[in-house]
Amino acid sequence: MASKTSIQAVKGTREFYPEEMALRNYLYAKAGAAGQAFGYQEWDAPFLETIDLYAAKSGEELVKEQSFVFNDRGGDPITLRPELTPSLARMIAARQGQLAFPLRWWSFGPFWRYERPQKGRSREFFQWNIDLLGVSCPEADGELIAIAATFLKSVGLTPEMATIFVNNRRLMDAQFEAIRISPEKRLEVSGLVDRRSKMAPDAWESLALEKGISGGQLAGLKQVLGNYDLWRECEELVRLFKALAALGVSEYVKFDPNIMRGLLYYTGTVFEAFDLSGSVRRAILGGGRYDNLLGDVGGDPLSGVGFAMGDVVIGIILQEKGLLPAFVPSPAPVLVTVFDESLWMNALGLASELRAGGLRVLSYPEPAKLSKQFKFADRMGIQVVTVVGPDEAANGHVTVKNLSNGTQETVERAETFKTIVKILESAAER
RNA sequence: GCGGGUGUAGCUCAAUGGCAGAGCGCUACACUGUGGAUGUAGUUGUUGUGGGUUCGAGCCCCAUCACCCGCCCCA
Repeated sequence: MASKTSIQAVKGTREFYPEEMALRNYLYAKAGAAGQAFGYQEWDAPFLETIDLYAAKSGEELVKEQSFVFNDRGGDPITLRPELTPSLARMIAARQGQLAFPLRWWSFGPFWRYERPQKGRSREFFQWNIDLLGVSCPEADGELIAIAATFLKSVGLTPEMATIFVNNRRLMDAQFEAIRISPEKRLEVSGLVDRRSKMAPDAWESLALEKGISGGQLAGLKQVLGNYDLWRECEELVRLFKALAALGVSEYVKFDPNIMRGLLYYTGTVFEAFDLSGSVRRAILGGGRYDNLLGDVGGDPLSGVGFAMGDVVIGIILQEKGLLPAFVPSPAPVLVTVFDESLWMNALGLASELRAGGLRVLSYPEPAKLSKQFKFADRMGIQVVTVVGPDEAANGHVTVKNLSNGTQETVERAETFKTIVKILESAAER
């Protein structure tokens, strides 16, 4: 479509009109609440970093292909952060001796990745990151999964709608070894496992054979990937599921040997949440346990567990399921109308009196026909409208109308505040 | 980087190569001191952009841009 302006928004960015902003703030609030319920502290890192920070640790593609890099005016290369973990590692290493471990930190902010925008993926997105650092037991993994489940529940997603699938890298390594897949081949096999759910079974099997997996190994692999009781052979997972039961979130969590996760740094528990009932096939959130967080930034070994959730996928899912609260643009519950030019200052004064009492009050910015002002109030989701016309002004009165039921009363000006509060309270009760 | 699809009114979408339309919205009025309902009237276009074919192009062809869907990767 021809746009009115010739300047378009940058590809892959989203514009946040008040409705979208309300959704973003809603996700921020729910993510924050889930972490805070478990005693996590909010933190953040710079949005601009040097490319060197990522060169060491992150996946190759993420740095070389998917980062926004540019030179600043001094000629130094700057990267818009594509992920948070390297910044976390640097900040921890810098104060490793002073921080009180275990550390529980959460963050919610913007990230940039230069990739093709599509459903659930944009180039500029917001991501919730949450980590527990300095302990390495499976019960700690359980805490993070419980936080994820708490969040899913708090936004109205039931276990039927959203499930957290869990696996363990060490368990899978042992299984791969048992079917004689060499250590050098395991990365490739992990990728193969990742793709299995996206492919037709036949196509996947021929791809596996192409990649040099023997027929016997393929049979063994299929057996492993189909064994949903495999977790019983892994002490870490047995303990994890015991902890999840104690934390009361078992219904949200399932073992699945097909969950691998591409990132190299995961060493133990890995997990991903999916909505199996909707149209989005992407993970809502994903995370796991990593060792040696600080290895590349020069700190002492530190183990941690954490996960990340982007705002795009969860936003689509909540929208599709009608789980978003009514994000009506209601900037204030009260509108003070301006009857005509001679009563304009009267209206400004009334609005000011009501604000002094603590009400959020919008006053119509200029005199206009009352029907226009009422229509505006209706469209803005305003609950109460006041009118001071010549009659009210002459008697020191104010007419207060309740837009939700259409009733109105005329009261002494001094009683206006109380009358409005009563209407708002009775509306809140329902 | 690769493959597929779509661009028509503010929005959602119609229109055999032959006068560019509907619904919703918006504005006005009914209702000169009152929104949401209803009725009446009115309003809305460089058919993404640039070329080509044709007597004639929204429709066919080429290019280009934007967006969408998938692959890769991943939140």
